[in-house]
Amino acid sequence: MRLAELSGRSGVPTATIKYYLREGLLPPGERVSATQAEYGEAHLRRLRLVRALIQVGKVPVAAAREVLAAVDDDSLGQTIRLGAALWALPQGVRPEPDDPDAVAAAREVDRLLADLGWSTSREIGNLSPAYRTLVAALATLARLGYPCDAAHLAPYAEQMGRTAALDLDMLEEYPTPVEKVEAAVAAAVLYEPVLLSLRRLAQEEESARRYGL
Amino acid sequence: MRLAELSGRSGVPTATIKYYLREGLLPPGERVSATQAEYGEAHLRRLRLVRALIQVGKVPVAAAREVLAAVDDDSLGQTIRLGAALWALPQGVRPEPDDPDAVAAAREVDRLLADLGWSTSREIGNLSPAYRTLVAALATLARLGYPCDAAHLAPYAEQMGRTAALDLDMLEEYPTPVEKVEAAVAAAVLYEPVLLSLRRLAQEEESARRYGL
DNA sequence: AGTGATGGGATAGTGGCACTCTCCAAGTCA
DNA sequence: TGACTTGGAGAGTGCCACTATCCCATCACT
Repeated sequence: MRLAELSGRSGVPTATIKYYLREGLLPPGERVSATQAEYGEAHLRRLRLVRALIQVGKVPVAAAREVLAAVDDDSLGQTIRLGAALWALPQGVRPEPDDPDAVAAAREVDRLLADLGWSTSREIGNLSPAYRTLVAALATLARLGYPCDAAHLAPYAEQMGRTAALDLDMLEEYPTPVEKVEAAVAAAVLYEPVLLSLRRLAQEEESARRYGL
Repeated sequence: MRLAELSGRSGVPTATIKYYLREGLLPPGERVSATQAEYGEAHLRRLRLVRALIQVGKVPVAAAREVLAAVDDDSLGQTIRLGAALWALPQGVRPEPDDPDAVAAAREVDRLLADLGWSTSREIGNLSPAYRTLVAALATLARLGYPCDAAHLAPYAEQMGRTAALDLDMLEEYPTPVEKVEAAVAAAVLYEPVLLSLRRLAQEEESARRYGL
């Protein structure tokens, strides 16, 4: 498959594919002569993943490159590889370390994790982007006048725990490591809009049920 | 309070506040002379909401203006006002109407809503941004080779239904209409990173529990 | 062999967006 | 009075994801 056909089959303009090649988001095709390269189904698949990351997931190009590097890195163990791919995904805003709201939020998060018995998160949590994003979001909420304590978050966290179990059940259906990691990335990025849409639909439904149209 | 103090108390540069004033995200201060204006606590509060929308929620300025207009519009009924505010929030990518993947995804979503008995969503769903976002996300997943049928989505939807119930319970604590709408906007925008962070933490926890570190 | 089309590489340019800089006239405070 | 501040307005900045252009080796076809 030549670049033009790759473009035709994926719907991505050739100029954009060249850009992705330059940025290292897409591995170069197999050189068949000095000025021509051949692309395969793997390129098409990867290209669609790139598009999903960038357009649906709004992942910046630089972060997408890191994610894909982790996906491709055979030298990593499966867990590390998956973690590396997910940790490279951007996560909202970073908190300022010495912001008092952030300190209070961090304490509340720690208490929440302790209450839930999520020991893993307590050990490695401070390194996880998800932990920091959570702290930053809670600090912002507090600053806006919507304080959230651990007790208030606990039911949400328990529900997300059940969701995570569903996520991992689904991952187990994919046999090979690469497929698992790719599926994990797709799930992390593409299931987020799905979940959030479902939440909004559920809110509309519940609101109509309680208060009528 | 003068502009400089508003800036100092909010941490937002004066130039940026001027920009928000120009863009209509912040109502003008009370003119105290030809070249001076007085700002109150309401301005500070609104400014923080604007920042939260734009920085945490990544809401484009134009969309934020619409959201805030709905929040301020006393002439709307409460339900409509809340809906207007939430519907103005951006929701990922729009699907192309005649994309076969999107058509199939829409059918699957309709079946899901029917299975769940979410009649409201089925009636007004096609208009709701959440509905269209869901269809677009599912179409993208299908194109990537991760098809999701209604049966697969149902448990997620049920969990989001419980989450929505929690959301609305929380909203009921706010007595006045304006507070309710503001809280709803804050919840829609700021709880999303909270939920997603909790999901990632839960995934890490569950993964460690199943497979070890 | 000749010739127009195509493919791939490199570079510079575009457009959108969220600010941010600069200037100015009109006020304020010591 | 004179230095400083304030609010308004327009132009400029920086970032980022593309995209348009150019070049020329190679390919397909005659």
